[in-house]
Amino acid sequence: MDDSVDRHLARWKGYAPFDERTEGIVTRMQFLVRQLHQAKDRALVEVGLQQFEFETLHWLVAHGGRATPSQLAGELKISPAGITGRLDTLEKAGLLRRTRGERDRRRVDVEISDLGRELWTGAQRIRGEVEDGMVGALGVEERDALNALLKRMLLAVEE
Amino acid sequence: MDDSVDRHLARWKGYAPFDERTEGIVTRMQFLVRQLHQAKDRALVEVGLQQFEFETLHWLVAHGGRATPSQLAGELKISPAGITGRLDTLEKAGLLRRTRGERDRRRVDVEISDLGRELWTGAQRIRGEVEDGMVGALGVEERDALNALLKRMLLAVEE
DNA sequence: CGAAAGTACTTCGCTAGCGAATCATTCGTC
DNA sequence: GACGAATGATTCGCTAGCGAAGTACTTTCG
Repeated sequence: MDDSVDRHLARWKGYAPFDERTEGIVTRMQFLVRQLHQAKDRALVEVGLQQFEFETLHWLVAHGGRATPSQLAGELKISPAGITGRLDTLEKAGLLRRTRGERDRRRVDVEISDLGRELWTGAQRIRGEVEDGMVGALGVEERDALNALLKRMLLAVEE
Repeated sequence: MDDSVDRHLARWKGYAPFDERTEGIVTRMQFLVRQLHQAKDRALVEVGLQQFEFETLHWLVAHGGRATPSQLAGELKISPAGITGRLDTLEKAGLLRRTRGERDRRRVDVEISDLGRELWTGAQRIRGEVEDGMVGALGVEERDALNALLKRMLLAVEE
């Protein structure tokens, strides 16, 4: 049984020299991540959140509900400018609050609101289902094997 | 040895219930794809191409150097509007030509130019190196195993 | 044959994010 | 204690892409 990447690779044969194994891995990961994004986007419409809004709230909850913009930028791997933009829209939507730091007035304190936490909770369930649908194709020991392989690559890249 | 995702998961424990295996797989794939994008972007600067320009040329070459906008939109999974925008900039840069179809004048024929093919060739080499750097962390049989696991998930998602 | 439906692409208005520059504040050093 | 460097966040101008509407052409069918 062929997947879309097999078909892609088959069409490629002869046109250019490349390692089919490598190309398969890379392309499949790209497709899966893209599928995940799209499926989650669709699912999140139900709770009225967008992917990037959820992602921000998610990390905020992971930090106990509060953090600084730089922390978020670092962990979400987006630019400082990008964070300001995100926080602007999230704050306008009432999902979080921003307050100037007392001790160090350069700092800004970002805190999730009750509404934000509520929507996050609903979204978390839905997103979990989407991820399960994808990973559910594998048995438990296969998931461990996959995780180990991915981790090896990630460690290599992160030095 | 922990990677960034291990650290992420550890911090999460207790804050919300989720499957660590699933989250690990999903997050690692996302990180790897992101790393790949960034590394390729950096590498492509050398030949003066951007990620999206290369991607378009790449598929064009895979189709024998010519295709229609709709074909490209379908295969690259971007919107019709997005394709028009891409082709605009690529055409302006002299990397391809667009000509109205003779027989069916609704159609547009997209054809890669000599310059486009030349730049693609240079870029292909560099991108291959980046991918190898990531996948090179694994042995040959491990790559096969990884491909098999990813394919299973992709097939499940693609129905 | 001619109107209606379908197809292929483009235009338009909008959004999230980036990099570089800027502003405000704090730290370090003499 | 004052001045220059460093730090944290924001503003600005720009880019790629999206969805919806529009345009130009072709096919279908009464």
